[in-house]
Amino acid sequence: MAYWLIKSEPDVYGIEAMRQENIGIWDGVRNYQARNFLKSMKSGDLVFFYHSNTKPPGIAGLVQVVETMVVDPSQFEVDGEYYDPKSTPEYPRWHTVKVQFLEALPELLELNTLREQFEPEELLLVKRGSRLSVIPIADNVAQRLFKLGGFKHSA
DNA sequence: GCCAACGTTGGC
DNA sequence: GCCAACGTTGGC
Repeated sequence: MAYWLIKSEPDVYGIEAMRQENIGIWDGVRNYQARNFLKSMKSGDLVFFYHSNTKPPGIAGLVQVVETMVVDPSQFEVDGEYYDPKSTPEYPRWHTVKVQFLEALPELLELNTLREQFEPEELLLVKRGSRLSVIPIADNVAQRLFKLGGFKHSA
């Protein structure tokens, strides 16, 4: 099993929206590096849910991959924000995953705390200027995050 | 609101 | 294939 971190703006789709939906499709990723990480996710992988572009930013909860290699439907929505004219149903360019809500942290694990605890080499998230929205997390870093955040889940 | 860090686009 | 211009992300 692998660990990941995904970023979302809470004003658009936050951990509470995730809780309400229970299972959500992670659509709208239009960056090839992020997509390639999405494509390599496996069912059962645990994913830290990060709130970006908010004050303060930080890890807000935990979700789990329940379905992989899902064709992102938003690439076919002509009037939608994520329409990709180069995609066809036969040759979709964008695959993603479905994730299930596991838990929301009572207290945000803030980015400035993460900066204190991790080197950029350990956790790409704390590297200045890091814009990647899907990030792999090493096992030992995941364990430390579980502890730091006081997650109920751990593995 | 600023701006650093990148990713993408498009002319050549 | 290069690279300048442009657009976006996202912390501060």
